[in-house]
Amino acid sequence: MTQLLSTAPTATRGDEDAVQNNHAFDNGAKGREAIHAGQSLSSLFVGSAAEAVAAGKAIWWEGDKNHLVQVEEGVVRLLRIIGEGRRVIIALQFAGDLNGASLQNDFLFTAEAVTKCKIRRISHMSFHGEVARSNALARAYLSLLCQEAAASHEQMVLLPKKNAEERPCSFIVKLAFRRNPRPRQGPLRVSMNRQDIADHLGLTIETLAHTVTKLASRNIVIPEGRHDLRNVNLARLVRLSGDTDDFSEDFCQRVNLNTRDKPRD
Amino acid sequence: MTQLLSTAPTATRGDEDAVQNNHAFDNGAKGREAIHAGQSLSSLFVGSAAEAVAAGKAIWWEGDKNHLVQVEEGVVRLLRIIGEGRRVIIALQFAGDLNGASLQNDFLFTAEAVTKCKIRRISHMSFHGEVARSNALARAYLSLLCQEAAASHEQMVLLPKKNAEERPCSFIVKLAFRRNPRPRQGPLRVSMNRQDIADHLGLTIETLAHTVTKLASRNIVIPEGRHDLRNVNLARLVRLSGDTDDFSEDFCQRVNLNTRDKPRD
DNA sequence: CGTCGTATTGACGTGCCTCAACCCAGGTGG
DNA sequence: CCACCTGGGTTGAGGCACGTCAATACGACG
Repeated sequence: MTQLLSTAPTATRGDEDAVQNNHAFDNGAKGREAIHAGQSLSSLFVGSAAEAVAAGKAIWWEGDKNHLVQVEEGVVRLLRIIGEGRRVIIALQFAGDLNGASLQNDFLFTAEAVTKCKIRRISHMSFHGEVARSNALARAYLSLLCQEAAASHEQMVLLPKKNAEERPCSFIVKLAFRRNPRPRQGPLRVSMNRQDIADHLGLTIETLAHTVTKLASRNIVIPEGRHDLRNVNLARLVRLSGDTDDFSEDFCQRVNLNTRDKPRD
Repeated sequence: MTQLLSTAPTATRGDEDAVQNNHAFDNGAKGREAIHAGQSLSSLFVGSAAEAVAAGKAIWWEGDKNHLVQVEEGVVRLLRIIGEGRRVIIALQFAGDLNGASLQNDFLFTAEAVTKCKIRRISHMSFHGEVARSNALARAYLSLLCQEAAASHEQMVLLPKKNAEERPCSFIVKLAFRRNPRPRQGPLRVSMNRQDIADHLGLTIETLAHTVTKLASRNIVIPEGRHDLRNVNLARLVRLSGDTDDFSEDFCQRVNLNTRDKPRD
């Protein structure tokens, strides 16, 4: 993750979720490679018709026959529901992301539009046909699968080991890095509602609200309406996000020296 | 997961962890396909020398240059350590499993031998060379990646949504199904220590011990020494494991009717 | 401007973690 | 062969972080 802080194309922020980016924002700007993978696989979708999906509508259901979908505009949530109303948001996807790639037969989770979306679909068969025919695509495909795996692993660290403060901080940081590999303090759009975020972070909406309020009272974020943050203090968020091993060296040293006392703001 | 209960090769239990099985026991007996994938990829490793690894020793470290490893004997844990001594066991692997497949450059996690192990390594390059040359291998490889993804997703459901009772139950069930697609009440070897299990389930060892004690007092499992369970009552464990949507129909109905009250033994 | 669904706030309860004492198995040396 | 030692495991008491519940506020629509 260190490369996130290195020099990089300072893409000025485009409109909401219109920037080209790759899989499940968990991967944020995981390097040029990732973006390249997304772009080259994108070419497979140009032939198929764009499809508009209203906010809240399902794109596919768990158990449906597998095909591939690329998100062209909007935000999509991938989720599983287990008995008794428990819901888990496996991943959130943005423009440029594609899914269905890591599945063989049926979908193991449902995909729903968080916002109004534009998507394109291609069949499992034609996808694999094309990929088999091109080395470049095969590499891109592999790269995509690897990113998904990495994202899953990060989530597996977040869920059991981060507390109710660290999780929202991680979330905001990833959201910020996703659209810009070198973000600064600045406004940030949060398209999904609290329930979606909570279900992704393994918290309740109330706990989430409590944390956000506390962050706001320390001027680390300034909420504005339900879907925007003004003046996100990323440096402090990063420190509060619990990824102590992931960042600049001096920071790591500081953290590792006073073990068990994570630095407060 | 329904197919787990259907007719299947009733592989009589071989010796500890010697049965052929595929990736990260999370996938248990995920179907013939899976096992086939593991077996055909295994052929790539026959050329390389078997390597003995003592219990507790690392097989590779997070950040090492990527290569592939197949576990031939023993149990391996894949883990990440984040600051301040927090440890997460991403997955546990058994004989036949292989790893490194979902990585492009460096390892994102460490692998350590839980028990005395025998492993074989091959280079990233030679692996991908072989896979590129054979359609069968490419399919097997893809299948493997998909299984890993599915396992990750399951873990992402377990961690935030299952409680301190359901998690150990899920764990024992998976352990039982891993070696035998149609297990009955019977003895079960648990090679790893409590800390490993706890770190995999996102619990503390104390909480884990409390749960196991409670299960024992209800005769659902009967611990025998530190590494064995006698007379595992799988039917009840399944019911307690919180995967309410995964099993036989009448059971599902029973569960869904009285919402919120999961059936007690 | 009124209505409804979403979000916030705060009081309260509880499930898991923390901490500390104890137990037990396995290894080692007398 | 037994006493001791050591490290992993268990048990139980107590605290706290997060969940639950309920009341209120907000913001997006008509």
